[in-house]
Amino acid sequence: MCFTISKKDKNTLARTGVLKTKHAEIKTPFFMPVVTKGIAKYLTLDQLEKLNTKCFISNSYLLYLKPGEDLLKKTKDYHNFINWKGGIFTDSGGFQLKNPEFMIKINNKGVWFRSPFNGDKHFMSPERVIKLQNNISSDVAMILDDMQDAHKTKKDYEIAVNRTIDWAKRAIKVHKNKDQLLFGIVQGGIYKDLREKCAKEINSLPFDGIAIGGLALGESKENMHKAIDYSLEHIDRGKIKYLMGVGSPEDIIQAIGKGVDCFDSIYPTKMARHGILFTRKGPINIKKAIYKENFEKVEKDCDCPCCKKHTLAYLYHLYRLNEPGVKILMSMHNIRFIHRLIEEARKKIKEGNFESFQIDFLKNYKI
RNA sequence: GUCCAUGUAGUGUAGUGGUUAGCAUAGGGGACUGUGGAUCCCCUGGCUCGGGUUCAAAUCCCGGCUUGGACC
Repeated sequence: MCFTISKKDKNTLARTGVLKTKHAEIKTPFFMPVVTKGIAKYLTLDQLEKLNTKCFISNSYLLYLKPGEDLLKKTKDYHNFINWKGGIFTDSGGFQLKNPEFMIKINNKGVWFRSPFNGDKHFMSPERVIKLQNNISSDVAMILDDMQDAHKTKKDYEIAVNRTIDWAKRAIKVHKNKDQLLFGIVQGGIYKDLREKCAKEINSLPFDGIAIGGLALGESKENMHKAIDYSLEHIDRGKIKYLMGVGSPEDIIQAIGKGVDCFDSIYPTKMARHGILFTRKGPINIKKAIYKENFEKVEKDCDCPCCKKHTLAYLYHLYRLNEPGVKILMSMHNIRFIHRLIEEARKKIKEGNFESFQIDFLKNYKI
């Protein structure tokens, strides 16, 4: 049993527990920064560790292209290569392979795509992706899924659901690595019946955890949360649940209340690079002139390196000069903000008052 | 003092008689959610001044002023 729930909230479906993997024991709920190519954008692995990151997600298909499987075999595994002691999830590439710029063809066999590095043609099947992730030796492997963007026809989502279910079964068959957990993924766009069908099928397979995918891609927040509900309804409560790609503070807090245990997203770091800092009162834009002579911290009680040392005026100054280093400071704050928020949520779940914490947070967090 | 040159958003510039006066940057606002981004979108803001020529002037002419240069 890789996942144990230690405490359930009385008034919501929130819970806290532990995910045990080969390299880590991770308290849930938790957030994973995205470490696509072996390093985060503007953050080193050492910096992530100091921000209390216990686990991150990497991208298996980009690692397959560079540095390549042969090199990863030579270094024993990916953990060794990058020298990371914590947990690593690897995304299958389902998300990236859909990028129209690289995608050549998709059918039931798999996906043909072009390398973004040099245009070479490559093929990925559900089986091949599992073997690839085995070679990477990540703690948690994700199945190859068929993901559709928002605003496609229902027929497109239906095809994607059927294909994802088929690929899930094929992935299970070839996954033999006992040291690596395997998560299935629920698709279905914003449609209740498709989410239900996909969730039931994926839930019936012997996966170590269930992910909800295909969201936060342009649909409304309301539809996104409905789709999460439609999916969660048909997944066993005892299983660990991972909401893929969702990373805004308000979405995370709401999803924790629904019983989601795990998140990943580029949102905090991308926001930081684009000048947005998270605070408990809502996001602020450091480019605004009102910060020019504001000598307060981003957040008084934040323990991140940025808030411990620097003022808004300093960040404003650096951002206006387009100094790359400011993106490091701001990324550190946003990642730490999300971690602290979830750390507090875990504490509140343990104390039995997550619901009021959630209500207060959403009330104060002005979007 | 004389002669020559110069003057277009805050800044740097394009524009040889008919342009909604273009671009960049600065300024204001917005977007971003399993990362090719150091990204994208929107808004504000301008012809040095006064005459004249012309149906029509940022554009041509005269004068003032600005700034730069040359010569006394």
